[in-house]
Order: sequence, then structure tokens, then C-alpha cells
Amino acid sequence: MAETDQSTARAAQFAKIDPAFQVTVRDHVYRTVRSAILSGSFATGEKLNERGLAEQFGVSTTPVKEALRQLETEGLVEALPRRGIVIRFSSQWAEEMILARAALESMIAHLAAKRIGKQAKAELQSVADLMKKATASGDADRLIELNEMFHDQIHDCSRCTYLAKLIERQQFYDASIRRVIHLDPAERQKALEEHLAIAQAIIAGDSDLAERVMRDHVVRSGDTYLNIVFGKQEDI
Amino acid sequence: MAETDQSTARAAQFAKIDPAFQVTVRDHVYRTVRSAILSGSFATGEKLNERGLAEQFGVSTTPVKEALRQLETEGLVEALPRRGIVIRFSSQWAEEMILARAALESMIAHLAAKRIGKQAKAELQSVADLMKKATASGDADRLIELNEMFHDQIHDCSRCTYLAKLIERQQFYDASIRRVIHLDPAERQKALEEHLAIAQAIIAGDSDLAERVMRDHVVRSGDTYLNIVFGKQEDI
DNA sequence: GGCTGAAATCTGATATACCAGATGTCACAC
DNA sequence: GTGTGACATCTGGTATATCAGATTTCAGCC
Repeated sequence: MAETDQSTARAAQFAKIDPAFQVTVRDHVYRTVRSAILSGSFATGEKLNERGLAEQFGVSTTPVKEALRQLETEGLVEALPRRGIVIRFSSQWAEEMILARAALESMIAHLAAKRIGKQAKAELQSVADLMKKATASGDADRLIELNEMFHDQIHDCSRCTYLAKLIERQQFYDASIRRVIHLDPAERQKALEEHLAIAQAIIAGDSDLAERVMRDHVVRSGDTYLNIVFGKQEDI
Repeated sequence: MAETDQSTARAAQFAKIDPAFQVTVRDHVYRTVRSAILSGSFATGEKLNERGLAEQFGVSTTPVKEALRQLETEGLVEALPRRGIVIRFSSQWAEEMILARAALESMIAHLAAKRIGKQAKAELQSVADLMKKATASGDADRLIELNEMFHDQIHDCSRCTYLAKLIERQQFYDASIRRVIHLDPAERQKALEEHLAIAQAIIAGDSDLAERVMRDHVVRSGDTYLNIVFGKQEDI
């Protein structure tokens, strides 16, 4: 009996591993090619060769085809049947990805403000407080981490799994670029103010305000990224 | 010389065929399974079997795998590596797809109001006028057609290709269900009023108003669809 | 009787072979 | 020189075989 209890207790210590965590070749190819496209390794209109990619990765064409299918569904490449895969991603695409994110994040912020519970309010406030500290101390990596946590919390509050997944696909920059941004004190300060305003609006349950400040935040910071990645500035 | 001109003129008469128009097995499987999922042929959580599907379609597993990969990227199914494909779609998913559409369509309406040109204004107005007539005469099929034309025009005005593509994937009902909706006179009238308001706002260049009325339109009509497909009502 | 673990089996993941449409090349006819 | 068309070739699409993780089954043990 004691033994049973003990073993149960021990088993409970281990978090369930996410089955989707496993890495497949397909997934590796997908991530690598996606990242390469988003970082501008391929010119818009350039063709991708299935056999060539398979050879470069040292794998068969099967997982490559599947990875390309995912990229196609995401809109980053276009498949012309029996003719080839063409890169679709461009600076315009990136701009629109920001707009999509802005639209979806503001929708989710709206819902979060309506649906947030007491405990979640406290947690959101606590992350906001941590952001304030990290901004003051200039810890860029910590800020990136908190940033992600912050948006994830809002996603959780909204209880919108699908929307959260959709938003994830609208990201065209990676951690290294984020780091560049967060190293700039002025940018850090601006982002902090926006985050605090978002947190305040959501905690206050002001869904319309939350929607607006979130949208402005995503668009503004998105433009900053655009500027860095493509060296140009565009407004809505 | 005359011959050259003539042949050029003749060639110009034929529209270029879209290379993506070609139907592949993969695409057929994709569309069929997608439609089956959206129409509720599979319960949420139900497993799909690659070999089984391939056998049902009388094809090999290769195109089936690719089709499933597309559905996975769309979020309709989830792939658990080496364990199987699970249906993710549910009424909650459908609700969130509407919210996504509302967010994206309102963003696109906002941009359309800002970017629309003189000729496009006239065209949008003319479609709106046709809608008025079709609503009065109760021509459901014609209304469905005009509806699509209307939204496509707005997409074109916004000059947002990526967003337009993204919106297309947020549709969880097909033509037959649309038809049911448009057969109801009250619904037709309501939709007409909304469409006219949207057209007016965009033509007037009032981007904020366009955004708001578009969002309300998508959410309201979406709820009507939800009601029909899932027999329940949900609000934001 | 209930638990353990090895074997059978199911299923997705990957590799390979082959098919067919699309494109490029080039000799030939005018 | 220009245009035509057969042929070589490239490339994605599909089929099939094999590999390996996951699940199930069930005999054997406590």
C-alpha cells in the first residue's frame, strides 16, 4: 500500500511528454527550409528543387515533399503542379503577416479581457512587473522570454486554441532578430509601455481598449522588425 | 506582318490557364477529406488511418500523407508522430475560425477603404446594386455568387494577397449550407443591409467604420452558420 | 487474479523506383 | 534566318517496399 502510494507519487513527478515533441526528418526539413525562406536565403520567385533539397539534407524526397506541402499551406511557397515549387515570401508577405498577427492578436486580446479570471489577472500583472524590472536592468534575453510568456498568457485567457495556433504561423523573425531589437533601450522602453497598457486594459476588462492597444503594439513592433529585416518602413 | 498581328490578336483572346488549376490526386484527397471533416463526418478526437484512407480512395499512401500534412498545417487535424492523425476540428474550432475570419476580413476592409481607387469604387457600388436586386427577387444562387464577388473585390482593393489567402482557409461551410441561409428572406435582408453598409463605408474611405461593420457582419453571419451546422449559438 | 514483459501486430516514417507532364535543345525544312 | 517538331532531360506526382516506434495480446509468473 505504502509502496503503491509512493510509486504513484513518483510517477506524478514526471510531466507527460508531449507526443508532438518527437523530431522527425520531415519536421527538421520543414523548420530549416522555413527559417531559410524567412531569413531571405531565397529570392522571391526562386525555384526549389525537391531532389536537390533531399540531396542537401541527405534524405529521400518523401519527407521533403511533405515539408514543402506544409510550407505551401502556410503560403510561403507556391506549388505549380509538375512544374516546381516557387518562393512566395517577400517583404510584402512579411508586411501582411504582421497585419494578420495584429488582427488576430487584437481579437484574442479582446476576448482575453472579457474572459480573464481573478488568478490570471494576478499572473498577468506579475509578468508585467517582471518586464518592468527586466527593462530597467536591460536583460534582453530575459525580456524575450517574458515577452513570449506575456503573449502566451493572454492567449490562454482568451481560451482560443485555434487562434493562438494561427498566430504562431504569422511570425517571420526569429530569436536572434528579437535580441537585436531588445538591445535598443528606446525600443525596450516603448515595448514596455505598450505591454503595460495591454496588461492594464485586459485586467480592467476593457476589451475594446485591449484590442486597440494590442493591435497598435503588434503593428508598431512589427514595423520595427520589417525595418531591420528588409531595411524599409511601411505603414498601414 | 498582317499575319503576325492577327496571330497575336488571336492569342490574346485566350486567358492564360492557371497552372495551379491542374488536379492532382493529392489535391482531390485533400479537398474530399477536408470537406468531410468540416461537415462533421468525423468526431473530434477520432483517428484517421493513412493506409485506410489510401485504400478507400484507391491510391497509394503518398498523396494521402501529403494531403494530411496540409490539413495538419491548417489545424484541422493533429499529427502525433508515429502514433497517428487525430481530428481536431470541433464546434469550438468553427467558432474560432469565424473569429479569425472576422479579424482578418475587418483588417482587409480597413485597408481597402484606404486604398480603393475610383474605378474600383464604381465596381463595388455596381455589385452592391446587383445584390439589392437579387435580394428583392430572392435569387439565392445569384446572391451566393455576388457575395463571393463582393468580398473578392474588397480583397483586391486592399492589395493583400497573403491576407486574402489566409481568409480562404477560415471557411468551414460550403455552398450547400450557404444556399440554406440565403433562402431565408429575413437573413437575405439582414445580409444585404450589412453589405450595403460595408460598401458605403469603403467607398467613402471611412476605414474605421468599414472595419467595424465588416467585423460585425462576419461575426453575425458566422453565428448564423454555426447555428445551422452545430445547432448552437455562441457570441463573442 | 493481477502484474510483467516478450512477441505479434498496427501504423506512421522513410527510401526507392517509376511515371508523366513540362521544358529545353537542336537538327531540319522552308 | 526563322520556325517547327522530335527527342533528350528535368522535375514533380504516384506507387511500393521497408523501417521503426507504438500498441496490443497473451503466456508466464508472483
